[in-house]
Amino acid sequence: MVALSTNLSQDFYKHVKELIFRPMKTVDKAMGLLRHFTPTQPEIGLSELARLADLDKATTRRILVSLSKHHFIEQNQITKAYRLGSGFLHLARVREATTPITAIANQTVDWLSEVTNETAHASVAGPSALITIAHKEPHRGTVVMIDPTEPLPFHATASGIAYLAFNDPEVMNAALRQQLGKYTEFTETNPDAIRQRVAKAKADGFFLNEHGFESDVAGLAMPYFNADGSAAGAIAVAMPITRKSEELVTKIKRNVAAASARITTAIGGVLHPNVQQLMR
Amino acid sequence: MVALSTNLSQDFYKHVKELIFRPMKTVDKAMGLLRHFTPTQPEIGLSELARLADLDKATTRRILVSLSKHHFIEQNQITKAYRLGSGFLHLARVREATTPITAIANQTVDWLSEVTNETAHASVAGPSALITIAHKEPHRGTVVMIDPTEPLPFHATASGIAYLAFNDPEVMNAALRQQLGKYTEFTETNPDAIRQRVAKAKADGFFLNEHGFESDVAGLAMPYFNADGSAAGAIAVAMPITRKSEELVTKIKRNVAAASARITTAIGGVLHPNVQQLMR
DNA sequence: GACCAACGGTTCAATATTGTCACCATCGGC
DNA sequence: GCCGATGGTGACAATATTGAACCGTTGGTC
Repeated sequence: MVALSTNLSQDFYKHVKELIFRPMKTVDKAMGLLRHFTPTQPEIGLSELARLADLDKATTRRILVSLSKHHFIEQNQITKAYRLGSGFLHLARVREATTPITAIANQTVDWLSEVTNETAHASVAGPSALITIAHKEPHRGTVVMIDPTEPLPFHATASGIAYLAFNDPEVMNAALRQQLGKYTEFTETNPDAIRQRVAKAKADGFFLNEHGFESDVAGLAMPYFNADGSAAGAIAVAMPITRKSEELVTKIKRNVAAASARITTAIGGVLHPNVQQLMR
Repeated sequence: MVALSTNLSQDFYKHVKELIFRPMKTVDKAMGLLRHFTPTQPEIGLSELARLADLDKATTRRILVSLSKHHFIEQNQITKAYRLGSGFLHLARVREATTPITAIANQTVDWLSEVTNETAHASVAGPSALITIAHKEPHRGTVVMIDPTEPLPFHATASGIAYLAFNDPEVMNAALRQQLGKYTEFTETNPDAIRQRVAKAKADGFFLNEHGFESDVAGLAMPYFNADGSAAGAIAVAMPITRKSEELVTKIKRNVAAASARITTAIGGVLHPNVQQLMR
């Protein structure tokens, strides 16, 4: 009886811990600072960064000083603002040498754009959105143009929904806790409706988004996978909505599935059955 | 008298602090872990990493867990080994959007290789060596081939010496404190001799290295500069030593200087006079 | 199949680091 | 010369980090 209750409470503790335990708060804070540097705001002053990250100025500065020792942060000597350093170039190269995802994604996207004759793009999970790592527009008149520096919000893009569908529910919860931007008048910003979309994507193995991020554009996306079966990112085709037909969608679906399989196997991941079956 | 001695001790304290004060040890440790991932050893187990970084296993693991929360570290689910995550792809893109050093370096290296008709390469400062960010071999028979994934050790390459020459002396001291590898039978590994080379490079504005990193290869390098006047990295030309002549070296020197100037201005840096005068 | 060594992973009291907050110096507008 | 903003700093209480010792597994050896 006593033993039982002890085991129970231990299990419960462990469970809670897995959910909320955050070792190394300091590291979390440091990494949290980095996410505020974006293509649209690449340099940030001390006070503003502290405000953004919800940290004390002194703390923020100490972290920045430490990061700059390792070339991860640089300071503009004139404005005193901070920006990302060259250290990331190095680590991105090492990462790419290990897992050549950018190279594979480029190849795959080129192929996908060619066979579908529409714009294709691939993305990986970033801190609060997906980041485009490869894109290609086909050579013809009306195509969807992509800004590769613009983050793809989870809730408003086909890629984002597809990514969330094959990841830990906690990732989705975190995504829905953010401010959900309205990019077109049709962008779905109701968390419950988005959860339904994610559930549908999980069942179908893909997601088709219309007008959600850009007007008059439909995107069809599937995730590609890590070795543990979770989504690592997404690959998608974007078409002008006027061109959308059942036939085209079927074709794109099959090709995107093949592209997902290609990237997944190249990075040593395991394909989810729901995606796999779409290749047929 | 009292005031004087107080000021003195405060100044002394401040001086010592600047030398040894390391705020945010935790951040230092976390960043220190990252440097052990290299193209040749991209996945590292917990115990080995702890040994390499000279940290406790428990500490190491807590840091890794925190980093992986932010996509900076991934774990191979089968071998349990850790590797760099996709987060760096994102930050490298942001950094590149801010300071397009890779793009500029590629252009410049292409040009430099064409006008000199020899192999050209550019590098940025990494944690313990320079990292190649761009390289180009000319189209002809005998040229020097470069492995772009191999780090360029500070002490054994023209680029490394040129970089150290225009940076804080403390960077050089740190570099010389490392194990100084012997890559050819001519590699200089005596710290004092290396210091002399660095001093010469500082006076000349460039450095010519022969047989130091690869046999039968001569490299001529100059730094390019940050906004604060310190070296950010180096640009170099490598030629087979059999082709080396006073005439060729003069030509290369002038062209490398132009290349350094181009990169420096593109990233908003200030060119050091010693390098500038070599363009004439 | 029993031993061993090495691995990944975890715990909790002891301890070192960090956050807080009040503070300075400087800048630009008014 | 004041105001409110900025970047930056220091002392000490509050808190997060540490590390020896501890599991439970795995894989090799005899």
